[in-house]
Amino acid sequence: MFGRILINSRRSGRFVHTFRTLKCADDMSKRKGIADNVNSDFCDFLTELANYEKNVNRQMHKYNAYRKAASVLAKHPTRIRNGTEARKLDGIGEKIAKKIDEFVQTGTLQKLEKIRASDTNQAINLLTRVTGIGPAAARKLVDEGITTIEDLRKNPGKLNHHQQLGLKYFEDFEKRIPREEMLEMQSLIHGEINQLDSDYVATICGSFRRGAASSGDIDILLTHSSYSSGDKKKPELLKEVVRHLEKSKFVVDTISLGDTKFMGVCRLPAGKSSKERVFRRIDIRLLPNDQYYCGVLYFTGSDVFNKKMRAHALEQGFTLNEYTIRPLGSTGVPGEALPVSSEEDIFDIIEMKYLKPSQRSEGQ
DNA sequence: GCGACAGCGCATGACA
DNA sequence: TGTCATGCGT
DNA sequence: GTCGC
Repeated sequence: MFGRILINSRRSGRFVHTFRTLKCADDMSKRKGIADNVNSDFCDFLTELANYEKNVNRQMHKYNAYRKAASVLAKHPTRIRNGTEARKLDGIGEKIAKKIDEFVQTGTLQKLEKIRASDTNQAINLLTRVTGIGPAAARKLVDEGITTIEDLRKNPGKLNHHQQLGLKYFEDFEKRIPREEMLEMQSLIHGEINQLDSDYVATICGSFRRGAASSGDIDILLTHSSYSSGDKKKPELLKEVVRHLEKSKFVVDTISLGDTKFMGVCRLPAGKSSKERVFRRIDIRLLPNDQYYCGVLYFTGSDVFNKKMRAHALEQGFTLNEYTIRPLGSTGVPGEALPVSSEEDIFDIIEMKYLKPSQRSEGQ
């Protein structure tokens, strides 16, 4: 869930279309008109630097720092004129301020031009867009002379199962899912699961639940009335659902499957014009029923909202995470998890006014 | 100047 | 065979 | 790379 709001790039190389998506689709409804980003050229080069740090240098913290800077600029209502002005924003320090000055004066960055000039960097950035291929695998492949998607297709033996599926669905996985289609999948999923066993509860979270016009994938939280956190593992609860969705031809491939988390591929049946639908990434997580609503809250986001809510919880003397909400003793040691049977319960406990998912896009 | 920047499930491979 | 570290995505 | 201690 993290990193889907500010800059909606779940995977590195995706930022180009990622940034647009963020503004147009996910957050169009937001009062802060991100739709008219007057600093988009700065955001673009910062995002490019972010991906470079992540994919080529494996410097995740620099990647996040650059993304934070891009995000704060994207939200800034007025045009930034120089580094000094930028320097005032949270997340922009001396180095980035200097880069903004250089960009304003020359229209580009020397550092960026050099990065772009390297074929190795280009190749690593490309391969990294295949899900399952991270910075390490991308570098290894490039070292072996594999630098294009075509090369990957010629050498499937060099890829593990996850990566092979990433390659198989490379184009489809970069496509956004229109809300209309999310709703179709929601009906199908609820129908199938209810038919299997009506004691299951399933919620599609992520930006979809907040009302987004489009989504990057389908993220389902699942629980069952018979399954609580005190119980021992129930490895069949999740597998049963996955098998059922496979039998109904909705789930078509499995990236990974354990006792509590499924990652895979799905596709709706062919549409009206008998035209084939796009393959989509789908995740299903099984949670104990007593931890379900903390999970739903957490995976609904947004990230910014979650941070603010956790901070508020702390002020009220509670610690909130994706599993539980617990009171903090005078020593600061968390106590037992409090009983929760709805999202509202959690808001109540920390004396926070309830916010519908659609109101959680930026916190408060 | 220096550490934090989240923590975790699953796949895979190194190693005992 | 079991345990641990790493990569990856989240 | 930035922030906060």
